[in-house]
Amino acid sequence: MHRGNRHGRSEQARLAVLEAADDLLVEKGFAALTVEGIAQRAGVAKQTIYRWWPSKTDILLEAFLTDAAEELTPPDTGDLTRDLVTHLTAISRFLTASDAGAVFRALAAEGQHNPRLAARLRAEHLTHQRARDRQPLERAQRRGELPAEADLDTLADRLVGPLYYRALVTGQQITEAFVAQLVRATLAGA
Amino acid sequence: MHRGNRHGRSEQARLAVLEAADDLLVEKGFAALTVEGIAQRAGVAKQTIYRWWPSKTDILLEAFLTDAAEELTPPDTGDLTRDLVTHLTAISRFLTASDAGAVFRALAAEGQHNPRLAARLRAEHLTHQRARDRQPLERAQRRGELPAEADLDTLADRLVGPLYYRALVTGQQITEAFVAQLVRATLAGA
Amino acid sequence: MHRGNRHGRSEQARLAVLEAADDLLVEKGFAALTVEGIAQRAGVAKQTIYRWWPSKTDILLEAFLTDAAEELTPPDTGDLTRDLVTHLTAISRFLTASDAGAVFRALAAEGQHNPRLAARLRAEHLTHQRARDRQPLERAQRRGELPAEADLDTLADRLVGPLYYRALVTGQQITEAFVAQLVRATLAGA
Amino acid sequence: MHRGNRHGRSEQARLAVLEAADDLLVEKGFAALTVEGIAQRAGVAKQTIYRWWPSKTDILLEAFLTDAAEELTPPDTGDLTRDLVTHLTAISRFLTASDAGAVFRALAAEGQHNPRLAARLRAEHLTHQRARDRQPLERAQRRGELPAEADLDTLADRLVGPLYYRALVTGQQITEAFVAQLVRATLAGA
DNA sequence: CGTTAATCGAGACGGTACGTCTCGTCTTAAA
DNA sequence: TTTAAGACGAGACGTACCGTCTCGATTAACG
Repeated sequence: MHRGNRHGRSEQARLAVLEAADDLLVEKGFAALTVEGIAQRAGVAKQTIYRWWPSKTDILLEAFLTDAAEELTPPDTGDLTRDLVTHLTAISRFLTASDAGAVFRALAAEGQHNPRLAARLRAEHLTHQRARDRQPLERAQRRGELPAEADLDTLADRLVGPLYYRALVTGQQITEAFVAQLVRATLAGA
Repeated sequence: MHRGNRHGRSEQARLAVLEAADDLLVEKGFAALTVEGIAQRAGVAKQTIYRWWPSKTDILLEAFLTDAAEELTPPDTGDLTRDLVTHLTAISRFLTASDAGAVFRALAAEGQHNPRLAARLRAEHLTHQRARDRQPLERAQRRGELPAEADLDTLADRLVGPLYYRALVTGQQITEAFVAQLVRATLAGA
Repeated sequence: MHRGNRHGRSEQARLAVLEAADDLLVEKGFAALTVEGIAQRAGVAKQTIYRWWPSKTDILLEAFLTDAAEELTPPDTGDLTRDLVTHLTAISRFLTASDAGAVFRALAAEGQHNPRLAARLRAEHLTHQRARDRQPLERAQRRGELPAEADLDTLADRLVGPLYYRALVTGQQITEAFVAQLVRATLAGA
Repeated sequence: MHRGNRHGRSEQARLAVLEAADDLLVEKGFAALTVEGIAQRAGVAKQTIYRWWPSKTDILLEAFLTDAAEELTPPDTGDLTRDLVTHLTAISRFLTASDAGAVFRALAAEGQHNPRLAARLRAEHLTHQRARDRQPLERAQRRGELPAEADLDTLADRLVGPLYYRALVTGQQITEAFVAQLVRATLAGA
């Protein structure tokens, strides 16, 4: 087990910090998330945090990327509609009902005030997530279910955009019926 | 004109605070927006601010509602597609390129951490805006251009959701082509 | 009673700080005297301390000057030898056995590292104390007990210097016999 | 030349530390004298310092004892007055104008807060220095210039005490005239 | 002549206190 | 009664050093 020394940072401290940040965000909310609080909860010195992370949002981002790296991968049953409904439902649950989603919302919110964070969130998460969101569409296009000239990027945005809008902006519930209608109508207009 | 005296609050002070908050947000960003800074810029005592507003986000919300109350009303040319393209383009410009949009993004971001603010933003702005967003669809439905059984709420979310998603989450540009395709395909799938 | 407001600082807070600093120095020693500790003991915010005192030594100096302003005034019995013995004995007790003397020793020590503090200690205490130390000599000179041409400054230094030397440097005890011999021999060599 | 190995400490590192401590004290003052700074300046690891010295004042004390061991030995011309004037002048220069004196003042100051350091300073320096201060007096006593019953300890304190008092406490200049008068009057009152 | 044990430079660690910043509360005198 | 002014208690900020620790490299007496 590593401890702090010349050969690198303490993995133990790193994980304790990430977990503490995650827990505190979920328990107390973003406003109560302080570097001092994270340090205390993680049993770590403040300086250790500042040595490795520029700010508390960078901690959150790393925690989010570590935890949520493999989530939200769409299924592949061969049935485009079913795969999309399943995937969009998973995205909705993630955004509105999961701890990781709470961290994501906090990061997206801070990204409005912090372009550097927004850029990292895009480069290290959203790009990959958008690629995953396209997967069912690409497979359908290859199967001939979608026309070859369909603009999959736009299509993907039309599918997930309304979910993020409801989850992050209006706060409306995302019902099964809404998702079903969204998928059906969007594919009808592809 | 009222000044600080026994006859009630100073309208002059109120406007100075709202304008100072607005200006500081646009100039320095949300992180640099402090009650002390607003008070100093407005030439007003901190206590005057605390007497009338519970927090700095309430100032911003009031400033936003005062300034932007009448913006983003869709046109009525009788041509649904044209009206929607015009309206969605206006929303995009508002979100990505206007001072009022910057305030809105800040409020939406803080709303992620602050349910009370989120509720006020929804009750005092988003509800009205969503009603405005539905207007072209309602008129078209009345004209018979949209089926009587069309779910206009869902339709509106499918139109504006992708715009908010790009503006607030992914940061992708919202091009004329994107808006045109969004309107065309969404109406096709209605 | 004053509290913090536009019309001046809080006398209550000022006195609490001075007393806390004094007490902590005597109880825990200079090394354990921290601004944070003073603030906590005094029930005062750190910022209130930094608003009014540049450093913890300035607090100590003010506490010392407030407390010890009237101490160490030599008696006037008309008997030079007796007055000097009494006065030098009082100085010795002050330096080695009093709380105020502990504060003085701490200030004198810090003055070695801090010229600004040393200058203030000289200007606001030592100058006055040296004047008091000369009083018995001046009276004796007026009475004709000391030659008119005697250099009283040098004489005073020769009387008190050995006391400070023993108290601050060598740590040797200052006995009654030492004081008596010091006074007798010094007057003999005047 | 020794280096770090099982058979003993590195003399090279020891000297580098002592010199770095000395230099930093003179250059930056006691407040800026940190173990980290000494380690960096000496090109030595912090642990190497903590392995051999309990604190930074112990480093200073060792540096002082190493450098200044043989200074301040009074001359022996056979003329008591001349020897004393020469010796007291050397002490004054040491205290007020030499690098070693700066280190001594720092150690004496810290000794006010640190009894263990004060004890070591007395045992390892002041005792020896006081013995040297007595030498001219002892020789004079043997020569019959001073009465056999003269208390040489008190006499020595009456000679050097005023110098330390001026140098460490009041900051007054120690002039040739002051030294001359001090020696003449003290011997007159012996 | 390789083994081995102590020291070395390096630097991460858990801590404490620093001096600064902003919060939201309060008290006052003037208008 | 409200205002501008500004001191107050509170507490987080990010930094500097503290003294401890672990590491791999170095070195010289011992086996």
